[in-house]
Amino acid sequence: MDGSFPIARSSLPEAAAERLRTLIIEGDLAPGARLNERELSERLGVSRTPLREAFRMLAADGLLVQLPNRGAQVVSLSREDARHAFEVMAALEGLSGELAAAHVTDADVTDLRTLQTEMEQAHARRDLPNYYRVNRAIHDRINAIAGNPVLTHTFRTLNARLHALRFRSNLVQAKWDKAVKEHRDMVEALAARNGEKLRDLLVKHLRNKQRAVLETMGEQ
Amino acid sequence: MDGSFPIARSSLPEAAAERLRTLIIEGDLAPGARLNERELSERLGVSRTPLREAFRMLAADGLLVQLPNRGAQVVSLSREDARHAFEVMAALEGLSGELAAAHVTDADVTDLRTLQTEMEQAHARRDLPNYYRVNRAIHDRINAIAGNPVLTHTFRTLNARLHALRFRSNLVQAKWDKAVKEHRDMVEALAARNGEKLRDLLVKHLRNKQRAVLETMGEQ
DNA sequence: GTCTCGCAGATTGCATACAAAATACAACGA
DNA sequence: TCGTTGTATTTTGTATGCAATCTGCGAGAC
Repeated sequence: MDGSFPIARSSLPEAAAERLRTLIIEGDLAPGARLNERELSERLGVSRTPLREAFRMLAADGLLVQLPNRGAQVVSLSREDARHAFEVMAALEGLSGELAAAHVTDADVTDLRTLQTEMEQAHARRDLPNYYRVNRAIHDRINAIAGNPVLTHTFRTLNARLHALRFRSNLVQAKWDKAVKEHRDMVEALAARNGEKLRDLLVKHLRNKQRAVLETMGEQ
Repeated sequence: MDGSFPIARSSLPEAAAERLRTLIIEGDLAPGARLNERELSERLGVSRTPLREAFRMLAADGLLVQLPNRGAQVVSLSREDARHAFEVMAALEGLSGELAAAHVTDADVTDLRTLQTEMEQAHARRDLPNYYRVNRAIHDRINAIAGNPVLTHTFRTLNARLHALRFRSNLVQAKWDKAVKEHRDMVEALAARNGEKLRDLLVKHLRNKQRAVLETMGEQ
């Protein structure tokens, strides 16, 4: 125990940013949409000052772009932008795999196997929401095992930016089956402490995701 | 020509952030220092509102930390933090090398060879300032050739954070000689379009830098 | 002597008012 | 009719004032 009880009283700008982040990712604020400060501040129930600080935070995350004297607008990612983000994320996933294999404990493996079972059950039931939930839990867990907060933060930020694309990956059955299989391989590579293997699996996994996303983006 | 003349009027918050960034990296604002809003706003000649927006930007870059009701303070990186940042940067440098090798043109190679010559001359003259300048130019150039703005931005941000450490790499002659040699190898790997080789060289190069920086950081 | 509590001063947080800039629109002229 | 220019309106940008919170210090209790 460390004896500290940090009450996470988030400030108003942080709360506003969190709310806006959700609105953007859920698509309530569409890509390219201009954000009117007065209107938004009324809708969120905060004044313009904290709202503007929230804008700065989201702009740093790449969810908004701010033009001088012309306010903020929701970022509108081109196909190229998405590709660039995926390229970087693939490199980060690879690192994550190597580090995770180096740091993983037996307890971690046990937990991951449990999650893997849950995932396969969700897959068998064709329970998409739970599949996504567990899927994310597994990836988060691997990232946590890697034990590099800078890596985790960077990855999360890029991921959030891509989610702003609001792609609904058209989960064809074949792809789904394949993804589940890939996850099983990951957990086993981790159990075997095979960093190289895990790296490759994660990079390949992400590349599949990239392909799926870019497909839904169409041409542009 | 595109006929546009975009006057890059940066806003007051941006200008303030830029100024603060310099003050932090140059060490005028020491790690851990608390930033008094009123005092700083007077020194910078702006009011507290744009200053606070600048704080948000720098906090997003990891140069400041903001505590609710307790203002901002210059980040104070632990040895661990630095190690984490370097780990991520190494992965990004590796990616940068692979991409650069895939995209490099003959003109790029010519330019890089020129820079390499400049660097070796600065090295021969023991002209440290110019050595650093050209060194940086070479790395920037490779990064630019990689052609991934997300990568460039992410790398730059992490790099700035490390610069806040204000390490003065104790450039021993042997290490300096080695670094120059490594650069020559990089340019040649790039000329040969050997992505794998360039990746390894860049990762190793960065690892050397990491070692040097962590040495100057002492124990903690 | 040390610890705790409470108060005064200082500092941050937020809202609002005013200034500056951009946008929309109408009137004018080619 | 189309383009341009001037003006009204909207919107963003910045400064400032007040409220909330924190910090430092001294008085009192043990």
